[in-house]
Amino acid sequence: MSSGRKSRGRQKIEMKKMSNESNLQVTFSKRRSGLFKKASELCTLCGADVALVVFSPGEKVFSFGHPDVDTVINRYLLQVPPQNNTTMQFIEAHRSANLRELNTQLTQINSALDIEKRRNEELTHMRKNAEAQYWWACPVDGMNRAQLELFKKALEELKKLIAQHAAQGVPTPTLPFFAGNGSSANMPIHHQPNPQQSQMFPAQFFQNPMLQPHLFGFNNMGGGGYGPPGFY
Amino acid sequence: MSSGRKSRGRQKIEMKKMSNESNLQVTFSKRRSGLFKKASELCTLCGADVALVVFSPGEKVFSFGHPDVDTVINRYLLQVPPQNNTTMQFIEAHRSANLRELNTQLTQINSALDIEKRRNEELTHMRKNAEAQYWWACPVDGMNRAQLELFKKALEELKKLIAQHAAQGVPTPTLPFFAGNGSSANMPIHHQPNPQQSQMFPAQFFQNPMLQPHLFGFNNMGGGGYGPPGFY
DNA sequence: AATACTATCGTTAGCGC
DNA sequence: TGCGCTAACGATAGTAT
Repeated sequence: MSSGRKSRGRQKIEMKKMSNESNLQVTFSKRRSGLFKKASELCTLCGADVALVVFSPGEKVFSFGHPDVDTVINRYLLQVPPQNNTTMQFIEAHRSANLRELNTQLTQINSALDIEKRRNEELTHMRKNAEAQYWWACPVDGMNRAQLELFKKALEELKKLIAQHAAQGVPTPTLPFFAGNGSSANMPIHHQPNPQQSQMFPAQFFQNPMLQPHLFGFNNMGGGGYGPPGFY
Repeated sequence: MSSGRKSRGRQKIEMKKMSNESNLQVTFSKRRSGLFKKASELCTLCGADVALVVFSPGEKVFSFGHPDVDTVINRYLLQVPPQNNTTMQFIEAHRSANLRELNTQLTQINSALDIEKRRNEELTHMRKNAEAQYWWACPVDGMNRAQLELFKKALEELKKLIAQHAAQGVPTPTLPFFAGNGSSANMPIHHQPNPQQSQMFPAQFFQNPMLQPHLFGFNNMGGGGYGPPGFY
């Protein structure tokens, strides 16, 4: 009951990065939770599968997924891009997250690493050797300026080609959605009926907002289950 | 111009899976676009990084990401500060066999493996190249019969060429840079000596070749790192 | 399926604690 | 950080095109 109004209420804000740091933090919190809520509502209302990962400006991670983040991400990775081998393996590991499996893989990978390292040493050694032995074969000043220029251009050309090739990892997608991004629609693959949709989720949501920066890829609150606050 | 109200406006809806299929489709569309908008706003307002993947009930995929989906997903999956002492961590992992720990180790080792593999490829490539180009520079008594034969032919070839050049009164040889291939699209890196061709030696032989191992330290080719999408 | 309209509902900016 | 408040703002269910 003080004199003036308590607040001017919500005011419109410009759509650009907020300058005030502390304000930004608050807004981030609110909007993040709103975003997660909307995501979960989309799941329950429409039976959609969703994965949502957010990195705060402070590099904390927040995630939401239905049925769970990893499942959805896997589905996405399987049908969207040609992925890196090791990454795929890692993702596989994630999917089948199981202690024994992981341990086995760890062992295998570690020995592979060892072998690679040894081979690397060998190669490095050989290279050094070769350099030492054939230093005379490449007089430094051998090339004239024009030749050096040519060679440089050639290398740049090569680089471009490689870069192009690498950039082609994004094949069909691209209905530009909002600035700087793409959205993609792809053909259906076999449908795996979702297990329980948690009707309880929305209710729990408010009591247990997904505010816990989670540490890892397992789990997460998909399908209604998520770790207790302050789990870590 | 009709008689009654045009609409009762928005009404509250129950938070459960919508029964009416066509209604569900419409709602999915609207809410999805709203969700994506919110996500993008979170990015622009707060500078957050976001990955959002949605599978429609019809199994279509829609995604949004800032900077892009793969980057964020990878960060999510590999969310570990890259450490170096993999062996130590491996031992540590074994000692405290624990799912989370192991997964962390897996992640780190996987990235390490990746890096090692790439370096390996590089080195192997360099080695092959060096060998291919400078096999003739090996000590003669280290060659087998075939190599000696080749070497002999090579020397004869060289002699001829030198004689030619001398006859032409060319003091400083100025052969076309990528002589022997004719195509400048073929990088010297890919050059492989072919005894069947008249060009016995790499063109660079006359041009003071830059030893391949040095190529990689040559110049600053555009600087910026590139990589296949979602590589690290 | 996408677009337009609009009454209503839900979200949130700005404050204070 | 999070929580409560309020009023303004934005999203959207229902409807029609």
